[in-house]
Amino acid sequence: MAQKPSIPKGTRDFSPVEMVKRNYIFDTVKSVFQKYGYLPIETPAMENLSTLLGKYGEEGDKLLFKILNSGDYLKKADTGLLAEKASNKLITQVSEKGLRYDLTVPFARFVVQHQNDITFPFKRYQIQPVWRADRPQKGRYREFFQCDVDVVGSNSLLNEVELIQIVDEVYRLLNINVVLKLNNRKVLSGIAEIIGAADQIVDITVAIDKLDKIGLDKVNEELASKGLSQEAIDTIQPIIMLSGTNSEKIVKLREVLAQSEIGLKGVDELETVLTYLDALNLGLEVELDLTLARGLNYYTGAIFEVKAKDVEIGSITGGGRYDDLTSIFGLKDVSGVGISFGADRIYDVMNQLDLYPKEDGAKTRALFVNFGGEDELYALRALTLLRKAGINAELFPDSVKMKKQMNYANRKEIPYVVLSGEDERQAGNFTLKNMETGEQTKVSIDELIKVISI
RNA sequence: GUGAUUGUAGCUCAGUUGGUUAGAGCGCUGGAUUGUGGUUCCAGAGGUCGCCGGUUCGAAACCGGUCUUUCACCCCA
Repeated sequence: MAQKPSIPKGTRDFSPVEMVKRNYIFDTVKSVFQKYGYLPIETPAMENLSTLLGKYGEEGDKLLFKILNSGDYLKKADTGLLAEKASNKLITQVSEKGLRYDLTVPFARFVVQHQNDITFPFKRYQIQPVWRADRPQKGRYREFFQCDVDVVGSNSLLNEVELIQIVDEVYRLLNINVVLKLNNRKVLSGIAEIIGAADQIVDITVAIDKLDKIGLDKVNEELASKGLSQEAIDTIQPIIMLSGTNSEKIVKLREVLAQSEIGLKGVDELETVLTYLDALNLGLEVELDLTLARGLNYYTGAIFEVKAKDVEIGSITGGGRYDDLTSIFGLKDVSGVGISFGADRIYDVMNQLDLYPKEDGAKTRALFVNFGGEDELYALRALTLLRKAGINAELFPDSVKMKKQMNYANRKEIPYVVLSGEDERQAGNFTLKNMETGEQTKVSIDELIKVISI
């Protein structure tokens, strides 16, 4: 036998059964997005490398899939760099396109490019695959779908609140128990400011995040080893130990950040969003979490992350506010907020918990057995009428043994089989077989439609 | 990028210290049953043991490389 074909690492095929499930997720998400006034757009799978590079930090650049230029792509490459095997420097000479890494940056590019046709605030959603050259592992693929909702051109915190409402509604419809973690980049900046270590905010959040695992002393040790002064560590003790309800946390934060203008601004924003959410009585659990930093370096305000409570899989939704993303492409003062639902992780969670509804409208309701000859046309006419009545039905394409045709119906879990051979054709009726009970009756075309459509 | 791990029939997996012709279950094809599926019984097809190279009289098994799977770190959806 020939060598079996395969697909690239970290990619997957989806069977019909899987696609029905995936479409259920996409349809649910889409319906909620539209309910809140968001409209769809699509952008190309590939973008110019200049659009992509530098937007996701150093790590992100490494994870970009680059596309080789067409034709003799080495022709223009610098021979010196080739000899040195300096891959990083060569890239811009042999590649000018890359696969999109997320949907937010292409969206920012879209907004800038079409700014004259867009009415602000611009609310759009986008459901498309993205690609990352990561090492695959649990819940991590090299090709996966994101479902993004963003609004640009509005500074209002109502947008943050609305996005959280969307999160609440989507996961309620999908029946997944989640907790939404909320933070604000300004608060993190404020913390860094009061201890005079603006560039160490990542080290600090990473250390604080370990509190549960290694305890307070070890956390402080780690902070010291990162070069923080004892004074700085003392200053942020209340933040490391931050606990209690969200409003208690707000009070403490405000005390600690009293000297930081930007920090206080962040606290105000958090408080406003939380107050609105309280008033809305969402079912969603919202938790203020200072350790939530998120790697993408374009966030400037609110940061969100959603985790499933019943499955260990990392975050299934994430996002935040970005004030300057469009200015990178030349359009100033257009702030945006957005979140991204990770369809593939949601799919994994739903599979593990078996949360799919039992009834699905995609399945075939009835199969006509093919008897060949004139009977074929007799069946085809009836089949057409069933379809006109909105019933999913099919006629077996080959006039093969009935055993095989019945087996096909069985495997596809088709609930009704219609026998329309010579006897039925002469009599002008149909034999309807219920595959579950095995019961068989002779019926007219009208009765056929009536029974099957129930 | 670092460290592990996996690959044998369409699928799920056995395969002894390296030894003749590599097995099972499910699935598939045919028959028992020429217009009746799921159950049963009988028969059959299907494998360069991921790929390349090495060690050996002899390799599915040992060694090296490579691709792939899964997982942790990093990072993230």
